[in-house]
Amino acid sequence: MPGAAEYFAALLDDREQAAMVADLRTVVARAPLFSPRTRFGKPMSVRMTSTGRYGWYSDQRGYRYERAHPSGQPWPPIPESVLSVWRLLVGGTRQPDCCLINFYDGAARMGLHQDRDEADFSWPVLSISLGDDALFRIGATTRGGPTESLRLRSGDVLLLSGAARLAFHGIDRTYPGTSSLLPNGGRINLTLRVVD
DNA sequence: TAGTTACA
DNA sequence: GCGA
Repeated sequence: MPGAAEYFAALLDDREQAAMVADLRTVVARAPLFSPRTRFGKPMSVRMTSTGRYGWYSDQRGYRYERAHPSGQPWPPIPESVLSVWRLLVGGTRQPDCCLINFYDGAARMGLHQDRDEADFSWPVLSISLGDDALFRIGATTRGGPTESLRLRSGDVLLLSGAARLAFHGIDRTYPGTSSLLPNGGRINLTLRVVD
């Protein structure tokens, strides 16, 4: 794996995945999914919301973290089922400030990008995959370098730390119908980050 | 380009 | 259907 990203295949069993999805349903009821716009006005194909002290956001002013959902309400707390994965792999010294919830329908994808809107890159980024399989691609810390593709499955966890923390990465496609976790299909990705 | 499209 |  490039940049020494750590990949934990099937870290979460079916029961844990189902419990997490149940928690996320409560979250989305309070903080509905939305499609942010990029700086040049194009809406992202991925729908998202957040939990925690901060939520990731984008509009014509660019990328940033916000303290509240677009509705004006504060983001719901990060579910315990999600925090326990962070404690297992990162430790209990510090809690994540943000859990970004990305929902991919069959057509959604995410271009190659870096996670660089946080203050301290020494904290890792933890990513949890739920639902349909996805083709994930990761490269170097500079754009245009070589990349490597990896098929992510439900229950897989990825930890981007060290050199991989600022690696360019994205989702080229999902594989609809490959998981029965979500009754209506699709893929959920959770991204846990320390923001400040 | 946290987006599209082109090319193999 | 991928990868640049």
